[in-house]
Amino acid sequence: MKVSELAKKAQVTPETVRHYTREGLIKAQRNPNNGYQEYNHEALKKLQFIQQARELGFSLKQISDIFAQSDLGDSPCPMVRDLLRQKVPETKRQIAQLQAHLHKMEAALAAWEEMEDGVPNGHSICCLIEDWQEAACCEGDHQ
Amino acid sequence: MKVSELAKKAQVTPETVRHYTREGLIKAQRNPNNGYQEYNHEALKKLQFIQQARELGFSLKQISDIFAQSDLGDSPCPMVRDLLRQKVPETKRQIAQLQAHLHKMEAALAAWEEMEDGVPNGHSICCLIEDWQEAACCEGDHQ
DNA sequence: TTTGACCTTTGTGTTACACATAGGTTTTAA
DNA sequence: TTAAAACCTATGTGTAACACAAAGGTCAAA
Repeated sequence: MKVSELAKKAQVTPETVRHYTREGLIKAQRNPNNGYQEYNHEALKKLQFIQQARELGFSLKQISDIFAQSDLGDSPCPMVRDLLRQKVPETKRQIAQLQAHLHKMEAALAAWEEMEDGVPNGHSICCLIEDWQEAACCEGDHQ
Repeated sequence: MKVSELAKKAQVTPETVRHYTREGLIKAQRNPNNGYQEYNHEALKKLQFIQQARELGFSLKQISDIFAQSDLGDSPCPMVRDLLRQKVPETKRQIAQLQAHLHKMEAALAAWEEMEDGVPNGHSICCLIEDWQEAACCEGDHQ
């Protein structure tokens, strides 16, 4: 398989394939006639693995470490398990934070529905963000 | 105020203050005697605004646009409102995705609790990620 | 006066690619 | 058959939001 062919099969861009190849995550053989990269089925499997792992939030470095471990003949499972154990609470925090922001944004939008736009007046840049947590927003500041 | 003083008041690093200054998000006066940056109260307000906006997921570029609008004498509120309207569904998608990943990770961790670590065998790199969605994990693959 | 804590600018590193450039190769269609 | 389209190569740059290091000037306290 050539770059684009592999890329298409894995639903990524050729650039991504080249990137992973450069980083040593997937391997290729050189076609001596033209210098093109040739990928085999294993490269496709690895590429799919990378996609899965990336979706879970693993970095290329971590994935690379997993491969290295695997190449040494050791099971990467314990390592992945540890990484997941770290990632679970981290993900929970992220979700909580995003939800907090979402609530803030929705509350703000709802409040502003029935309110005119404030005009900046020197000490106010934008009521929508500025006095955010202080509930009162724009009031007494516009016009 | 000098860099570190401002930074401390806004709970950011001096490097962040310098960065925003370089990018033109906050302004400073030069002390002609020593070339130091001097910040005033407005810079602190702006910095706090930036923090709020960043927390909501706005980019520095967007924040910069908000300031520009404000500097023109126009209310940035409509712009911010539009940005928020775009951001709400985006944030919802992010939350949904993170939750999906979280579920996957927790399910995997639970399953692996009672399972030995798989050993890579040529066509299997890591059962924890590889056959992910196929429920059966490692089974028949290890040892 | 010296030392430590501050300040300056400039440049590099981070992450995971995307994109542009310049040029060689292969395929396809006229 | 040939010319264009579509592909490949390598290299370098850009992205976002800083962090950090280097090299050197400044300032306050002991």
